[in-house]
Amino acid sequence: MLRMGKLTDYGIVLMSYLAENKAVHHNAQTLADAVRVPLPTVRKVLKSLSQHGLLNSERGAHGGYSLSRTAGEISIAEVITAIEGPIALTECVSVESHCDQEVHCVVQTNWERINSAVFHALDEVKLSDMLVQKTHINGVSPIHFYPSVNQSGLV
Amino acid sequence: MLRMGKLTDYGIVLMSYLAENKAVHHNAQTLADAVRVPLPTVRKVLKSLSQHGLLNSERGAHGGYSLSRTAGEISIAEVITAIEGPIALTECVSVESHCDQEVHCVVQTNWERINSAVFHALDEVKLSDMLVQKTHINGVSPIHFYPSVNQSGLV
DNA sequence: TTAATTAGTACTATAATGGTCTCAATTAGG
DNA sequence: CCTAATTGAGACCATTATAGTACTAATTAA
Repeated sequence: MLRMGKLTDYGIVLMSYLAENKAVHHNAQTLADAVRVPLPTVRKVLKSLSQHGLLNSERGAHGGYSLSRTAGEISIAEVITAIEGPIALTECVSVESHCDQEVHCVVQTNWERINSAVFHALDEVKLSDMLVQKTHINGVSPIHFYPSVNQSGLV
Repeated sequence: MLRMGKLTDYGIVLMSYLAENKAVHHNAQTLADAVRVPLPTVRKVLKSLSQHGLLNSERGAHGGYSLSRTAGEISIAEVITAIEGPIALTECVSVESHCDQEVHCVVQTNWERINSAVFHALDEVKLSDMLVQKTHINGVSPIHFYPSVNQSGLV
């Protein structure tokens, strides 16, 4: 199966959480509690997300994070790219390919086709799509629905 | 980036090769030479492919492999599934999910949406699409165009 | 019966990932 | 101006997953 890292999963869960509570700033500690992932790990993910412009961050006391755009303007492809790097299924298509046989490889051009298909599929799914149908069940508050927190990532 | 294993890459290259030379049987040794991947590794890949019905295999002397269907009837999604297992980006969507918070997780339903988008994208690309524009360059025989053989798989 | 070939299984080394830690930079507030 | 709170950056290690290999059994043609 196609693998996606755990960190990327955390990233999407975090982004989803921020999309729901977009009013205020959230610091790393708060987010870690909400999402039930260890603080240092959450920090790492948040760092990637803000470095790639998906989150606004404010340092210092009372600092924290917030979405840089609306949930409808952020695609899953962007989140994945922020954490895992450019979407490419094989090394030979990526920017830093060092495949020996690159010059001879004609399959390469067709790989790009596959990658672009996958990218577009992921780019059409927006963060806002991850929030629909989020209802309270049996009176349990929504915070209990986070995170998805997978054992191992797959694609 | 989304990771795909090297073996899966080999698999697609092998399938492409067989699609081009569909007339005869090819044994593992021949394929290993053509694709320039170590024999034991090629064996492993071929085994997966035939186990999942993408290849017909014949044992014994003069045995070998051939495509079970035409190149237009085999999708990239099938090849990936044969080698990596069912296409799923996260564990929680896969069959054997053991995520503790599965019951509470609402994001899950939306993950399925993402996975299905990716799956359909990959399912629309057929093996035959990997063969187009395969031309001899400077008189070099086509065998030199194999394989793509990536250093490390990505998605 | 022998040689050729695939099927199955198990093992090992390497690489990638997840997760953690420490220190520097920034900012609000007293 | 000093302190506390908070993000930014980078290094580090342990665990895991993958790739790759090897060995044995099963099958078939000659």
